[in-house]
Amino acid sequence: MATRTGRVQRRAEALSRERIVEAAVELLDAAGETGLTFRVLTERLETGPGAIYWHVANKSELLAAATDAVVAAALAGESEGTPREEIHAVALGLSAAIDRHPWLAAQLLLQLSRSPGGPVTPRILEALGRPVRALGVPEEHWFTATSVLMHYVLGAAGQNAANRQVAEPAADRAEFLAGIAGRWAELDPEEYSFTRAVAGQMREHDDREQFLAGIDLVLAGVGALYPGGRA
Amino acid sequence: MATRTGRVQRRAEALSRERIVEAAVELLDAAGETGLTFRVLTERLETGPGAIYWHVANKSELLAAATDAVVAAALAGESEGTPREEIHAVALGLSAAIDRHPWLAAQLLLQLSRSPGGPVTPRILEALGRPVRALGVPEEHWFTATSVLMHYVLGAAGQNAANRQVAEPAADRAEFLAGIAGRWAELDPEEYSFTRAVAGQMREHDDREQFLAGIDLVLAGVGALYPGGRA
DNA sequence: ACCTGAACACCGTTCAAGT
DNA sequence: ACCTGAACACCGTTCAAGT
Repeated sequence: MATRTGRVQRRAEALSRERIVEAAVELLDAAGETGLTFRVLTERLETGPGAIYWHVANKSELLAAATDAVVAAALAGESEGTPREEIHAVALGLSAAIDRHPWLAAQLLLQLSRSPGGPVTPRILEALGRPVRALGVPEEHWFTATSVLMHYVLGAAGQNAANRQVAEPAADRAEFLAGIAGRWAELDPEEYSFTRAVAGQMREHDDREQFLAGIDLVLAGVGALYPGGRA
Repeated sequence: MATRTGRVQRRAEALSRERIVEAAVELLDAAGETGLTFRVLTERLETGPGAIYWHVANKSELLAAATDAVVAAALAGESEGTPREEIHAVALGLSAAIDRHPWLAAQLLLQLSRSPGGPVTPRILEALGRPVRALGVPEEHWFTATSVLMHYVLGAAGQNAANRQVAEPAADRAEFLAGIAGRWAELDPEEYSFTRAVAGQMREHDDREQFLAGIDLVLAGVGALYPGGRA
């Protein structure tokens, strides 16, 4: 929206990787993934493409850096409480970041499933894994439990954000979800009996409540498999 | 590899949406996402771009169609057994498809989190949801349980495929995983105590076993929350 | 109804040249 | 060491024109 606001940049300031990543995040926020272009970035930072390439290897590295910066900020807060509360807090924090930066979900999923060696996987693993460890899960199962949480949290948060994205106002959102539910209800009754049955819940469900219910389902599994824990 | 094999196409055959999607899948398989180009597609099908645009709205629709075609094929088999066995079978089927078509994971995650109205979501929802229903879960929790399974299965399968992709031979793969584990082991001991502890499991873990363990964790949660069921 | 293919607007990236 | 900016190779998409 406020695309032109603050266009008068601190142009005297030296170019740096930090400033470039910051500008990239702003462009992504304002216009989505297609909005980040070296031409636009070049205008915004009042330089030429060569200057940007001096600080950043290529566009994919720039996207990775933008993703990492936003995730790091989202996970920065110290949280306290029971392990379950902490996991909820991390999940809601990531979900909120995805809401604020609609391009984030796709980048996050792509990065996790394409370059698992990057810095973003350990960040999220650590944030969710600490409370999992505090739950009393035996060490050999830490990875499994945390992986399930991580994939669910990112997948579900991304989907919720996408639903919210298509139609900003709550009224349109209801209409949008009703549209999907309606299409599902028209599927072949035999081939899609489950999806049809679930279409109603799709329309009425409360995002936040559903989201946390999924987490609690995983935690219930943890509690059932490792009853010695403090879940 | 066999990029040039079978280049002599049935050129007399009429162009159709089906043939275009088929060719797109072949190009994606051979050269990844960057390998699918309207120029290359045009050569392969011996036409001009206009001809393709007559059958397909744009590239994003073409990618969606290719994704849906591959997923439909992967889920085609009728499966029988206990609900748990069925869920394992669907998950392994999707995982195998992602292995055969390395571009699939990213497309799937993008499509689920960007255009939830598409045909691919109901397909996967149905395949996983039917056995969930058979588990005896109360209807109001079908959606939650199936969502958790879906996001985990796609996320984990995508990550496994990515790990396998980087280094085809098993020996290189071990090296690759050891590389990630090694980098994790070098992270700050305080800030990343969990990730460091888990780095070892990362190196040694068996993909398939870990993958199914995650599913069983979710099913344990289902069994714990809805003890009346037949899990 | 279906296809041709030149043309358009745009993209990421490079690199010789400057300071 | 850091930046300039023209140039390169390539991309998705359009559209008047053909059959």
